[in-house]
Formats: sequence, C-alpha cells, structure tokens
Amino acid sequence: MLDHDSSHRHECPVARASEVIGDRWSLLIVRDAFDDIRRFSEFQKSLGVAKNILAARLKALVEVGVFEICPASDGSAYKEYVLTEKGRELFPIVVSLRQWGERFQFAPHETRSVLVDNATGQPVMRMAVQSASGETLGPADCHRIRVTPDDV
Amino acid sequence: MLDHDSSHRHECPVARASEVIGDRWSLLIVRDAFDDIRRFSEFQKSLGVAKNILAARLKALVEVGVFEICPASDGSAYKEYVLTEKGRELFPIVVSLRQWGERFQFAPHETRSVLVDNATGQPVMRMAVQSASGETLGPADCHRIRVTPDDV
DNA sequence: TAGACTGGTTGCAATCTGCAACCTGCTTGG
DNA sequence: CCAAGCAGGTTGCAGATTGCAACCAGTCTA
Repeated sequence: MLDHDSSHRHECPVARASEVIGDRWSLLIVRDAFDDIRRFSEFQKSLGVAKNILAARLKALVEVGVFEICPASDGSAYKEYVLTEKGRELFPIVVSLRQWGERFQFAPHETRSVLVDNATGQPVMRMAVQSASGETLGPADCHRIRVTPDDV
Repeated sequence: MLDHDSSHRHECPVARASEVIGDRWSLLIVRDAFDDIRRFSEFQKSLGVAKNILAARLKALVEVGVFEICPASDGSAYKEYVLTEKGRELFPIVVSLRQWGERFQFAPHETRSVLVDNATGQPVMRMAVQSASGETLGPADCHRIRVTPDDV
C-alpha cells in the first residue's frame, strides 16, 4: 500500500501532510466527511470508488488518526467513520482547495457549489496567508526557517 | 496519464482542484516552485522523482496553466518553469497543508521548517475559514449551496 | 426464517510508477 | 573549433497500484 516509509521521513510539513491526504481519494473522503457522510456505503455511493480502495483508504485514515470508528448513531450494529479533531482541522485545507477550484477550474457559466456561512448565508471569506498583524502575504513575503525545538 | 476525463467533470470545486494537484508529486512540485525552484534538474534533485514522471507532471501543470515555460533567467538557451498567477494562487493551499502537517505530523522534538513573515520574522498566522465579518468558522458553521450563474 | 443490505475480502486484468538506458541540443575547457 | 559533459528529456520494461466483479460473513426486517 501507500508505503511512505516513515524511516526516512520528510522534514517538510507539506510533504508529511501530502502523505496523508495526497492521494487520489483520501482528500475527497475527507471532503465528504465534512458533508456529514459517515457510512462506508455512503462514501462509496458518493465517490464511486471501488470498495477495496475505499476500505484501504479508510483503514489508513483511521490509522493516522484522521477518522475514528464509532458505533452507528442510528442504533444499528454497524459502524461509522467520524472525523477526529485532527481530521476536522483539515477544514482549512479543503476550503482553500475549494476556493481555488471555484476560481480557476470552472468556466464562468458552469453550475458549481459554494460554501456559505450558516448564520448569514454569505459566502465565506477567501482564505489568505496573513502576517501576525493580519496583512495578506504572498509567496514572496515569506520564507521558511528550520526549527529544532530544544526545549529539553 | 492522469485521465480525469473532462467530459463528465465533477461539480465539486474540491474535486476539480484535486484533479490538478491531487497526485503524489504535483503538489510538491508547486511547493518547490514557491521556494524559487525553476529548472527541471533542480526539481528532480529536490524531489528525487523519476525524470519521466517529473516531465509528465510538469507538462500537465503547464497544460492546465499552473506553470508557464520561460527562457532561462541566466541567459542560457535552457528554459524554466515559472508559476503563473493561477499557480501562485495555490499559495494558501500549500500553506494550509504546511500548517496542518506542522501541527499533526511531527513529534514535538522533531526538526521542522516553519514559514515566517519576511518583514517581522514572526511565524505567519494560522489559516482559518472566516465569515464575511471575520469570525472563524468550523465545519459545522457552513454549508454548501449550488449556484447556477444565470447572468445571460 | 428467507431475503436483502452492510461492510467488507479476494482474484485478476489493466493501468501507472519508477529505474535505467539512451538520445539530442547546449555549453565550456583546452 | 572540437570533445567532453551537462540539461532536459524519451523509451522500454518490471513491478506496484488501481479498479472491476465475484464472493462472503454478519445484520436487519418482513
């Protein structure tokens, strides 16, 4: 399976995140989970993915702690896949992908779906990288530094 | 190759974005581009990816308009792969992945890299989904609606 | 209690990936 | 200006991954 050998892990956090949700299906599974999909068969129906692939992905996502398996909320003996805190924190990633897709991968006339604030019905704000003081930063306004925590 | 047949495109913007950068390498190529990598051999060295795969990915990314091919900035006859506006707008996606990776995919003691504001040296603000009025929104605070632009 | 549904597993064919070898057009040292 | 080497690929092939279909064991329900 996705054998991202953890013995020589990447130092880059982007690469590590990509190991978890960087394949063809995992991200879409998480997206569906944000849309309150929880059951194996619901994921399969929504995504149209092969059952063996879905089973493998869900298993991997449970192993890394993005999902947890819970007893079904309808009282039956079946189980549900529910996002953990770690999984719910993927929300900004999914939304930034959504916003980019909306802007650049749709023709102007195409039907699409947009994300709106429950409270106001307004579309959510476009996500941006911000400085500590709240200014929007572009790629050229930032740089990476290496940090070695030495807090014994 | 990545045959995401455009005859039955997804309506979901997340899926459309995922078609572009949802594979094992494309996202990391873009990440490197934000780190000022431009040449084929530099990408190859940085990523350790097979040359045929890199060539295929760069070609696809040029075709969808994320990169453009420019003459080399050093005056040689070689070319460079430079992010377009569309490509630069992937920045929030890469940063949100980075921040999630930093928080959840590193042990506390591990060396990692973090993104800081050039101007202040401070780490950039954690990205969040915000309402039009600036409040942070969680997954439960939003919902999707379908929009069919009917502007003639 | 039979039949359908849930949540998978297994086998196999087709596709995709990555390695290595090769190739062509620049570029540079002598 | 010529040979050697580098940049930027392409091609062939073996192995890994994907997806389809068939099958199967529990669970539910009429």
